[in-house]
Amino acid sequence: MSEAVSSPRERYRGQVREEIKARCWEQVAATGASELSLNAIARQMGVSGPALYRYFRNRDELITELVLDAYRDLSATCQAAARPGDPPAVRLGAVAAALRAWALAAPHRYLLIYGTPVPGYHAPPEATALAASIMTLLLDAFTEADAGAAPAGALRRALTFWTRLHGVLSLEVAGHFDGMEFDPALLYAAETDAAIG
Amino acid sequence: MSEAVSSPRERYRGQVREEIKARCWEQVAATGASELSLNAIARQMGVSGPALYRYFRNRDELITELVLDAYRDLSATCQAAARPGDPPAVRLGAVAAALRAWALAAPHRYLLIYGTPVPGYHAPPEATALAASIMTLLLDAFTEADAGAAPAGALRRALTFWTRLHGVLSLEVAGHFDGMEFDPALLYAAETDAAIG
DNA sequence: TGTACATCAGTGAACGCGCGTTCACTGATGTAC
DNA sequence: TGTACATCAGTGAACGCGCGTTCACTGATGTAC
Repeated sequence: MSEAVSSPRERYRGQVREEIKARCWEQVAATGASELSLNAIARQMGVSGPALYRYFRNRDELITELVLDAYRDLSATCQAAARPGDPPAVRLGAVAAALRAWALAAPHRYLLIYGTPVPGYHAPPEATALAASIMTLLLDAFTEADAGAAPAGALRRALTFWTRLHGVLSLEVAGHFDGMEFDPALLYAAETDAAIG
Repeated sequence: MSEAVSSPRERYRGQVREEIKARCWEQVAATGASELSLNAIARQMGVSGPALYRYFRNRDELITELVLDAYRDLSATCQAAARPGDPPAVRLGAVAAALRAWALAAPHRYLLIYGTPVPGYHAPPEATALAASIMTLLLDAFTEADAGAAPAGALRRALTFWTRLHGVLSLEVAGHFDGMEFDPALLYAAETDAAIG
């Protein structure tokens, strides 16, 4: 703790770490997380493979970092959408819209979190905590909306909100609506409204 | 067409093909489809790697076969659940229950179809047709239930039915409810009832 | 029923490939006096 | 301001590994006469 908060070297390290992660997201976007290859990333950065080991202990740690970044970003996005002054229904609508935008902006990022688990990989506790923080956000809104009702009701409604949005989003993002003649945005909006009640 | 429907050799081929696929399902259950390795399958069968090429042109064809089998099985399961004599609401309830049982019996089989797409793999037309046949099953039930209403309404309700069930199932199967204190079966049942309306 | 022949399942060696990871190194960057 | 030293980012060679796939083969199974 006696050293500077951010020496030049540390700043440099931070930048390189960020660039590595940025390249990873490109690769994840192209092929999904289970195909993530350190050597491919290094190649793309014009650097030798072993160089990456200066910045991440191994492949698992890199993936963990990506997962955490995704959770942090999603959590922050949702928190920002739910503005404290707004009534609960408005907040929930805003969160739903923000969630969809976030998912469509980077489908594989969404799938990295909520899709098929990466084989052999287990999310760290912080990821679970971040997921819980989003759930709490929903729970608070429904609790406020249902003032007086049973708390179990708010939990049920928050869960339902989540599963319904995810149901539409995950199928859309995975391409299961392709070729079907309807607009997923409308279905999503309808489900959002229904879940808010 | 002048040869026997099933010569001894053909019967044998069929059996081996089935055994290969059975082993594949074991591996898929253990690690997911993107990790499927021909050599590992061969090893597990006590046979050399190249031997499998007698039965499948390559890895892609094997995966296609697995995907098709999964679709066929799910489609047949749903058709069987929806007994023609029953009123539409009963048929839909039965389909929902059958779907959940089918998914939980082999989570990775469900995810192979409805989860994150396998990178670089594209489902064949027959798979799409089978998926459509399940959709038709739902559509028919809702059309019958909504006799007189707008047909667009039935489509909307069928889609909603599907996305809501998938929302609960996919999160459950991927382990996203782990550690949360509630029973996914109850949530699923509630969503089924709500979607049948 | 026996023999000659064709089919074809499975083998083992080999191919090129890319992977994650380690290691001893070199050269540039930053630090202390 | 200049020098001596420590830190550390990045290199290139090497490791062992498993993968999908091809190929020429051998030996068993089935077919035709």
